[in-house]
Amino acid sequence: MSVRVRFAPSPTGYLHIGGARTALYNYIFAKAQGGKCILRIEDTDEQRSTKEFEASQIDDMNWMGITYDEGPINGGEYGPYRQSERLDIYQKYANNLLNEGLAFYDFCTEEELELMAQKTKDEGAPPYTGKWRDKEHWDEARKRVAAGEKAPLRFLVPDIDVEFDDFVRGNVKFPKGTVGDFVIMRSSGVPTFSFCNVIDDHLHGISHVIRGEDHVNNTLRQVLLYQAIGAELPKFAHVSLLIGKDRQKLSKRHGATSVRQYREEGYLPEALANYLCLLGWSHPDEKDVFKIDELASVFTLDRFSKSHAIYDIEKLQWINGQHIKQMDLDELHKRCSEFISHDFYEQQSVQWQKTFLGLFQDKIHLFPELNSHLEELLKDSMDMNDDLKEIMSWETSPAIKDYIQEQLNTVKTDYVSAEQFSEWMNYCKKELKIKGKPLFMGLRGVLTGQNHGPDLKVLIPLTPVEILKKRVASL
RNA sequence: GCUCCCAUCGUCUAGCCCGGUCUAGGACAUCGCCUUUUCACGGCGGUAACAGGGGUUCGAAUCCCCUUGGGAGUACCA
Repeated sequence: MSVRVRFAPSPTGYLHIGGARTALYNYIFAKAQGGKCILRIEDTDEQRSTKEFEASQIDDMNWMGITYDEGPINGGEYGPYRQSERLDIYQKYANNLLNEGLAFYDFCTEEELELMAQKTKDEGAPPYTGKWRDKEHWDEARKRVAAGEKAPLRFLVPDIDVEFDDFVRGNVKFPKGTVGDFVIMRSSGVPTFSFCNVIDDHLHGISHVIRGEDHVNNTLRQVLLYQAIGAELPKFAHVSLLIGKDRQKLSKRHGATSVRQYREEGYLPEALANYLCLLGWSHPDEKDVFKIDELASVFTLDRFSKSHAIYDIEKLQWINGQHIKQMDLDELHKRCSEFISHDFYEQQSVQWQKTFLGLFQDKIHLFPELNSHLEELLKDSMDMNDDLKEIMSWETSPAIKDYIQEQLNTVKTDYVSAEQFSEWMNYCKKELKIKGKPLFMGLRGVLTGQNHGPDLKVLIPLTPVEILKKRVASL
């Protein structure tokens, strides 16, 4: 059987990192198995679904490098791929179930339903005990519907134990009576998630359902539904959930939870994908920096962890830094520019920009950090902090300062060349007889006001001469 | 409440299915040292875990049971 998997988001918000993670797993699994990955939009929640969220979720997935073979935009032979466009299909299946006596219209009032729910809680009674599940009331119910009354259609849950095999959880069993007759068609005529999800997975030929653990209880219902429509069960893999530092459900207060936010903060898509993939799945060679497309040959469903993973971004930042470090300069130059918010940078030559980037490439974890390094580079005044005071108190430092200031005034170009700067250093060494720490630290102090920082021989030729002059003058 | 699931360093995890090779391995974070006369990178090293209790066994992180703790679901949301 060929592998077909799907990612089925609800367009009710931005793409969540949890959703992105399951999408990622589906995508990689399809790649690894030479199968197809399908995108299906589950927009049956009329109130909350919007086209804007649909578009933004697809956009964010593409950004992360998750592509699909069939979907609402690029089509496919199993379309349509938007549930709101498949309503007649669900209706047909619902009618079949109704006619086969596997579903019934329910006219219970809200009060009655509430009472049942209460009873379930208190006494452990079966969840739905309304009279409408009994055959003798079916004719009456159908007549009322025919007469125009609205009622939800419930699936008549058979009184049997249910079990299914799961790639991460093994054999999962539910005793009979765990779920009550659940709604498959709302009184508005719109089907519910449990129902269309099953029909679509069946019709779309889905072979493996990889989704979050929060769906195991739905799977119980869905197994019953598969049996009712006479469809073969797909294979299941219920992946553990992501939780926050406080071991609570991941929410806004744990920081950024949407892919969009990471994207805007300058995280690399390959780094986010890399990190998300590692939360609950492990590389057989224990590698932790990789590109998801490299995973095709090693990705298997038996390497999922059963327990929850706490989402903690420290490692994400490290991984992001690793991916930056691995980039070649041209790519880095191209990709980071949108996160640099200084006109000065844009006004420089490509050569300058690349030198600057090369200097900081292995120091940063995130592109926006480049901005603070730029600011540091452009600072034209120096604070007399303790470090600088100490440097200036050395007897060698005033000589360096005087010499540098004098040299600076002779420079006619915008920048000191690397050669020129080397000459200055040599002069200090040979003529001023300064060497070692007093030389390097002295120069750094005089020129930058700092006692630490990147390689002076690269840094100084990157700094505009005007700024160097102002700094030295302010001493 | 009920149903289902989970439990290895602070965090992500390897090992568990097929008990001995585990004085429990890796990574992030943290600490120290080396390197770079600075910082960062890098290298080396340290601190740090099998939730608890019972079994089974010559032997258990690995198998079984209980307890405790955590999570999910329990909608005319998905």
